[in-house]
Parts: sequence; structure tokens; C-alpha cells
Amino acid sequence: MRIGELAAYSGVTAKTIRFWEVKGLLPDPARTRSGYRDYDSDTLERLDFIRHAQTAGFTLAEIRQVLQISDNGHPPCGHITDLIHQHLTEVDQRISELEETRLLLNRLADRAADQDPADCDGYCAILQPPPATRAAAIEP
Amino acid sequence: MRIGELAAYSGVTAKTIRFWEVKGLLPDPARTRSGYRDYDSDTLERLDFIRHAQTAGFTLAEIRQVLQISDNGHPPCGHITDLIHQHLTEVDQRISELEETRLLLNRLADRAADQDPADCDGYCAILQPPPATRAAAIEP
DNA sequence: GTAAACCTTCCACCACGATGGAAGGTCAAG
DNA sequence: CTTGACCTTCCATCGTGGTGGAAGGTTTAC
Repeated sequence: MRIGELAAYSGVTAKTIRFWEVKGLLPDPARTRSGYRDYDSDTLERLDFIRHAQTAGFTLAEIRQVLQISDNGHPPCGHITDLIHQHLTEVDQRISELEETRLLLNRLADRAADQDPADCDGYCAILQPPPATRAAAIEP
Repeated sequence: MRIGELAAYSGVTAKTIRFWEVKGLLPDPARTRSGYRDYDSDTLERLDFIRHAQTAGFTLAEIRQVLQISDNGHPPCGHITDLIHQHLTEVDQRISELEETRLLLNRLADRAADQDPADCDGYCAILQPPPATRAAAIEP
């Protein structure tokens, strides 16, 4: 199977397949006499695996690690389980960060609703923090 | 005030101040005879404004727009209000995406807990999607 | 035999917001 | 007069996951 065909079956572009190969997620494929990449159909499953792992939020580097373990003949389940829990922690953290941002934005929206543009002296007051973030700017 | 002093007062590094200038967030500053940047203390407020806007999740490009409106003598409040609501939408969307990811990871974690590594044939089954995502891989 | 479709490698570029460092000029203290 | 802190510009690099395109070789159908 040539790269275009693999691309068509998998839904991954040929460019991306080559990119994943460079990044070490795909082994060097067989080549035809003329130098074309020649894949067996197992590669389709590997591409699927990579895509599902991406959907789960794993980086290519992490996926490469998992695949290496697998390629070395070990079941990577333990490693994957670790990664899953690690990612859960990260996702939870990112969600709380974003919820904090949302809180801030909501406060700003409230303030914007009350704001008379005429009062906007210098930089717009909406985005100003509650007073006294820095004690005093000493002018030299 | 030279750049190092401004950096010290504002808590923004000199490198970053130059970077913001290049990106159009800061006007070309006055220069001393020898070519050093020479800031007035108003710049301090501008840097503060930029930092608060960043905290609210605005990109430098958005902040530049707001500052341009402000520099042209118009109150940017209306634009800022629009941006705030736009960002609220984006943040909400990002949060739901992450919550979906968390759901997926939790399902994977459950599956991982039940998984016997011995059953891991080929690519680890934990990350496999529920069967029949693609109807059938036709092998050519 | 020739045109289209496909393949190869290689190099550059996108966003995003900086940061590191080289090579050289300036300024103040001792 | 020298040392060190500070400043200048310019260019490269980081991470992330690709995408675009040039220049050239191959295969397939007609």
C-alpha cells in the first residue's frame, strides 16, 4: 500500500504520515524498488491508535513512548495507566484555571455594563484591577 | 527613565518591553542622545494595562487593537466589552472540550483498571475506541 | 509517447510569547 | 583610565503539530 492509499484509508494526510515517521511514531516503512513507501495494512491500526491517543489528549512524544514500549514486546498498559492519571490531573488543573479566568471575565463584563465611556480616562477602566495592586509607582 | 528602570518598576523584563514595542503595543519611545530608550512614567500604567489584559486572557494582538483605539482618542470600552464576551464564549467552549476529554480519560482509567496486560495483544486495548469506529478496513 | 496523478526529499513557515546570546556602544564610580 | 553595569541591534531558538511548495523521479492510463 502506498502512502496515498494509506492516507485515504486512514483519514490522515500523507504529509502527516511522513511527519509522524520523522517524529518516531512510525517505523521506517518498506520501500518499493523505486523508493516509494510501501505499507502493510497493520499500519492502519497503528495510525488509528495514534489518533485515538491524540483524542485522549496525549502528545506525540507520549504516544511515541507508548509505542516504543509496545514495539519492544512489552504491554504498555502500566505506562498508559500512569499517563492517563497524569493527564487527568493536568486536565483538572487546566479546567480550574479556565474557570478562574471565566470568573474574572464575568466580573469584567459586569463592570463593563456599568461603565460610562465618558469616564474612560486614559486606559479604559474596565480592565483596571481593583485599586492598589502595586503600592505606589515612585516617579524618579 | 531608561528601560532597566522601567523593567524594575513594572516587573516586566527589558526584553519583554522591547518585544511589546516591536509588536506595536508600545509606541516608539523617546531616545537619549546616545540612543537609549527614554520613558516617561505614564508608560508604567500602559505596561500595567497590558499585564491585566493578559491576565484576563487577551492575546497581545487583541490588546494592541484596544490600545490603538485608545491612542486614537476614542474610549475603547465598547470594543473591550465585545472582546470580553467573545472570550467568555471561547473559555466556555474550551472548558466543555476539556470536560469531554476528562470524561474520556475517566472511561480509559476505568478500562485500565480492569485490564489484564496479558490481554494486550498488538496495540494496547485500553486506548482502543469502542469497536466499529470505521466500518471495515478493506485490505486491497 | 505523453499527460496526469502520484511519489520522493528538503527547506521554509504558521501561531504564540517570549528568551538567549553575540557583538558592540555608553556611562558612572573609583 | 579602567572596570562593570547598562544599553543597543540583530538573529536564533523554544514547543507543538503540522502545512506549503519547489524540484525532480515514477507509474498508470490512454
